[in-house]
Amino acid sequence: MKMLHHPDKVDIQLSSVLYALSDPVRLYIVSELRREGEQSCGMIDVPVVKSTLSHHSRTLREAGVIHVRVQGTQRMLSLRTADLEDRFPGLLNSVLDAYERSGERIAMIPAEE
Amino acid sequence: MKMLHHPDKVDIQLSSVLYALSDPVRLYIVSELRREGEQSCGMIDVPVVKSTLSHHSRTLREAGVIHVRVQGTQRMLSLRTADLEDRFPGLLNSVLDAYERSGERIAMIPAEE
DNA sequence: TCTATTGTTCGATTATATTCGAACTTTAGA
DNA sequence: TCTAAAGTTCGAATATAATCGAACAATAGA
Repeated sequence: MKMLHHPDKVDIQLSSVLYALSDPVRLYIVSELRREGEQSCGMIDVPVVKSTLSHHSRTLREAGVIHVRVQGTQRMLSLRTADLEDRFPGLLNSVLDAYERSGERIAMIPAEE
Repeated sequence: MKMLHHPDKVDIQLSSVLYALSDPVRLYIVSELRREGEQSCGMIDVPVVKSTLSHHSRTLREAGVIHVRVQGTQRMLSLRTADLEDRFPGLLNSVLDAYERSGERIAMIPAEE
């Protein structure tokens, strides 16, 4: 089974986290994870094909924003809430609160998959 | 005199702000502006040449993070603290607090200018 | 008016990102 | 053992960004 790399908490870089959160699709994914808790890739409704979603998931994981757990054929994604709160107190919540209040949304043009 | 465009407060996009803040050089500039208040480009000591600094300044301005005021031959940069606080409460401070506490720094290799 | 200062713009180069579709891998379950 | 489901990886196309140096513009001050 493939080993998924997650950075140690102390190695999480602020600029990488901000970069990971600066994409509308990834911001949406992260906000869904906060609202709904752990989700598989397939449960997240984004207007991109599977391979693109996989890429975004990897970007978030490598930046230290999410944790990915393998369960059968699924990958369960969850926010690294505690690690992020510990390293950058208040950051994630202020970003996601801002996101939800701002009404900024991804263009939900369905991907013809 | 050149007209500098600043987005209206309500048009400031979260993803653009996060993107603007995701570059180490720009993060440094912004943290200096919070520490020292309004600064001209020349007062900000970053390891890039003038034209590159000008580019970063423009990125921050167009994202709505900073305001640029023309004073003689200088451009005075300042944070749009109130606008950002109004639109994304807590965000800027949590980012900059995180930056200062994390010890993340730009590589200060002096630009051979 | 001339010159130095301060910064912008432009063009080129190099590096990264985003996205898709196709092929592949892994696992669950019939 | 086969097949379907769920993702990943790869290759290619396109787009965006970061950086520099050179040329330019605007202003202050001698």
